[in-house]
Amino acid sequence: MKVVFMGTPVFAAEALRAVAAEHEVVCVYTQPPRPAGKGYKLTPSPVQVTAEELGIPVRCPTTLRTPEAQANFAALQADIGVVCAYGLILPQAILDAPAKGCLNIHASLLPRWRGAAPIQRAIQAGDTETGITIMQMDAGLDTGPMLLSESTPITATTTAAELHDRLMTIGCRLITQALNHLPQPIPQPAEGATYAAKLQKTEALIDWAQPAEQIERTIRAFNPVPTAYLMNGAERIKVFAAELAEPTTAPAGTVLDDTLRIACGHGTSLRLTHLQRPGKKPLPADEILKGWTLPKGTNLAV
RNA sequence: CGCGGGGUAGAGCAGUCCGGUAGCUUGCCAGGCUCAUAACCUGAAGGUCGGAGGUUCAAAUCCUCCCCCCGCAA
Repeated sequence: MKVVFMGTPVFAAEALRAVAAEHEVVCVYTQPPRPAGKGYKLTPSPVQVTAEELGIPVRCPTTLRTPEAQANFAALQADIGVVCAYGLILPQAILDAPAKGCLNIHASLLPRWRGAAPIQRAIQAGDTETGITIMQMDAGLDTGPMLLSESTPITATTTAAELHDRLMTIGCRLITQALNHLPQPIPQPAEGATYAAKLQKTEALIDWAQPAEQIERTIRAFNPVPTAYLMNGAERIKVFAAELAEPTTAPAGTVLDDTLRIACGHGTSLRLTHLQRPGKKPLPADEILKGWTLPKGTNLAV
């Protein structure tokens, strides 16, 4: 089939690779190159890099609301659109342009976790499983009928990094299946819909008033991006992993000992096990403790 | 020229401002103690201080250029 692919991050780039392996991808839409990295250099999206590698034409419109943009899209005369973490709202005219509409690869078991950050929110909420859903896009936010889905477990140690990679693999497999067989879409259940709000930078600052269990989940959900962190004075310390520790009566945020054990809300505590100081590499606690520690008695919640 | 931090024994760090050939923790090796140990004691090995120039009687430390890593920001 003639496919138009729309996506931006690595997750989508792999999906593009999978689709292109079995179908004719006539054009790729992605976000324009943005300043990034040390030199603030314009950096093309992973999808753009992959598309160029595959020799597929790339378009980077900043909006799809204009008649010209929609006409350009329709002129491709694609059979179907595949959308995966694109980052632009698709107007009805775009959704309707391909003969078979547009399919979306979504990283959750719909209708749970519709929206921008399904992987992270599932971990943060303590879900024990999540998955990939392939759906037929409609006007709503991730509300379209579902063609295929597959679940995968979330354990007590699953990080967003790991889950992302696992879901990416599943996503590639399912989108290929969906394109090849075009299963009959079934409507999403009316019950159980939740929304995965976009990650805010401010959420990454650890709130010590929360119970240790909740903080630990957030740390896993935010690893590797945006990465949970704490402030030690002016020093911003990134936290990649932690484990639940013994109860305490100390106020939340108190550094309880010299081995990175910190008091959390409701009398709980957490021991940081993998962290990164500014300008340094991420290190396991036993390594970093050879030359540095958080001073006992410090209150990080201030 | 977006802003900033850093590269010193296998690992993690101090020392750099106020030049005088390097120190701490840990690891490693040998020995001791112990019922035993990731515990303790004793001893030993291990570093062209990121690279190249320059200043100096003398440079990890001051000056110039280069390489590499990282944070912010997107």
